[in-house]
Amino acid sequence: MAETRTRGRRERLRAETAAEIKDVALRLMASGGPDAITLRAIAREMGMTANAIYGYFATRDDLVTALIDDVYTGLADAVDAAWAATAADDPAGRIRAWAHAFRNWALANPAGFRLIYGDPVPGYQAPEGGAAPDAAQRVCTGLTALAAAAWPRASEASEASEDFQWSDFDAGLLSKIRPAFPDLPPAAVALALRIWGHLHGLLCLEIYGHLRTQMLNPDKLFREELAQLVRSLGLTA
Amino acid sequence: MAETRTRGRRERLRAETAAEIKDVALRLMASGGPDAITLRAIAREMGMTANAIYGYFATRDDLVTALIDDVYTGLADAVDAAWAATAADDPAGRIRAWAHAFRNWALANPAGFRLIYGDPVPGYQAPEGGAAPDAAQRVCTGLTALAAAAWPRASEASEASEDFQWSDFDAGLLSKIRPAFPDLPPAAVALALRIWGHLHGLLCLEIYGHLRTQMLNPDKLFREELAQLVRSLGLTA
DNA sequence: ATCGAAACTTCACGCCGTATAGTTTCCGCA
DNA sequence: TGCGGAAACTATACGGCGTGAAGTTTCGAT
Repeated sequence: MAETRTRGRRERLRAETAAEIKDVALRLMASGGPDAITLRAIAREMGMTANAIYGYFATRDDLVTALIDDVYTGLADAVDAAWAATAADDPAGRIRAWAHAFRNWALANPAGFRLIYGDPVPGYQAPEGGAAPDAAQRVCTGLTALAAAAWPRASEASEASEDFQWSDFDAGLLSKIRPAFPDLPPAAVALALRIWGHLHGLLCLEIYGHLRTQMLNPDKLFREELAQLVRSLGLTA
Repeated sequence: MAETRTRGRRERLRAETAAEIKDVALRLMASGGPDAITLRAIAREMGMTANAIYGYFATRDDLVTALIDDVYTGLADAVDAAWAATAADDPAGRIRAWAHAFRNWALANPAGFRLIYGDPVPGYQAPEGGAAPDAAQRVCTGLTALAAAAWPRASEASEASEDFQWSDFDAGLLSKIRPAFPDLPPAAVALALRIWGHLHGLLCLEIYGHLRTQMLNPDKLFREELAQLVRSLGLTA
C-alpha cells in the first residue's frame, strides 16, 4: 500500500504540475491573447525551463489542444447549467437563458472564445478526437434541445423552404442527437444550426471588436435578437 | 521634365515593388493562412532580404494593415457590385444577391476573411484610420441600404421590443448613414446589424470549419437562412 | 564626373518551438 | 539501509521569426 500511496503521490504531483501549466497558459492567454501562450513564457512564470514542459505535453499544439478541451468543456458546462436551471415548460425562457449564458461566458473569456472559434494560435491544427469535439456536440445537442422544444410551434409559424434530409447532416452528430430526440425532423436540426449562427455571429462581431465600432451597447442588440428569435419561433407569450 | 520623368520612374518602380510585396503576401496567405505572412518568406520569394521590405513598410503590422485595407476593399467592392447589379424594386432579391456575394467572396478568400474578421496575425493591433474602416462602413452602409429598403414592410411584420435611439450607435457610422437614409429610424440600423450578425455567424462557422463537422452542405443552410430572413422581413412574394 | 539619396545587404539581438544529451531527484525494492 | 533506475528537469544547439544599426551598391541630378 506504500506503493499505491507513492504512486498516487507521483501521479498527483504530475497532475498538479500539468494543471499548473494549463493554468498559467490560461492566465497568459487571458492577459495577452492566444498568442501569449508560449512554452518559454509559461516556463518563465513557473521558474522552469521551457523544455520541462515537454515532459507533460509532447508539443505546444498538444498543450493548446488540452486548453481548448478545458475551455470548450467549460463553455459546454456553462450553457448546460443555464439550460438545466430553467423550467422545461418555458422554451422561450430556456432559449434566452442559454443564449445569455453563452454570451456571458464569451464576454468573460474572450481569449477562450477566440481559442475555440477563431484561429487559435499560429499554425495550429486540431487533432482528431479529444474532449473538444465532445464539448462541441454537447453545445450542439443543447441547441438542438432548444430547437426541439420550440419546434412544435416554430414549424407552424414558418415552414422551411428548403427540404432537409438526414443525409444533409454529419453522421456523428445524428448518432448523438436522433436517439435523444426521436420525433425531431431534419429541418429542426437545421433550425438549431441557424440559431447557433445568429448567436455566434453577433458574438463574433462583438468579441473581435467589429460591433463596437458601429454600436455602443451590443447588449441591446443581443436582447433584440433574442426577442425576434423567440417571436419568429412563435413563442411569444 | 527629365526630372519629372525620372521621378515618375522611381516612384513607379517603388509602387510596383510595394504592390509585388503585397501580392506575394496575399499568395502566401492564400496557401498557408494568415500566419504564413512573414517578412522573411516574402523576401525569400522575391529574392530579397527580409530587411529590404522595411523600405516599403515600416513594420510587419503596417504590411498587414495594408493587406487588410486591400482585402476589405475587395470585399466591399464585391458586395456593392452585387447590390448595384440588382433591381431597386426587388428588396428581397437585393438581400439575396448581397448575401450570396458576401458568402462567395468569403469562400473564395477564406484567408482574407480570417484576416479581416479573425485574429489576423499574432499580436497585430489595428491602427486608427486607413482604408479598412472605410470599407467596413461601406459594407455596413450596404447593409443599411438593404434594411432601409425592407424597413417599410419589415416594421409592420414585427415591431422591435427594444427601443433603439440614435445615441445607441457610433457617431461616425451615423454621420455616413443618416444623410443617405433620412427617413430611417434607429431600429432599422439595429436590424441591419442583426442581419449582418446572421450572415456573419453562419459564415464564420463555415470558414472556421465548425459547420462542416455538423452539416455536409452549408449551402443549403445558408439558403434557408436567407429564405427565413426575407420571410421575417415580410418580403415574400 | 561627381555628389547624394534611395535601395538593398550584412550582421546582430532577442524571441520562439523543439531535438538531443546530460544531470539531478527520489521512489521501490533487495 | 542502500542501490538501481525511472522520472523530472537542465544545458546546449538549430533554424526561423521581427527588427535595429551600420555598411554597401545603384543610379538619377547637377
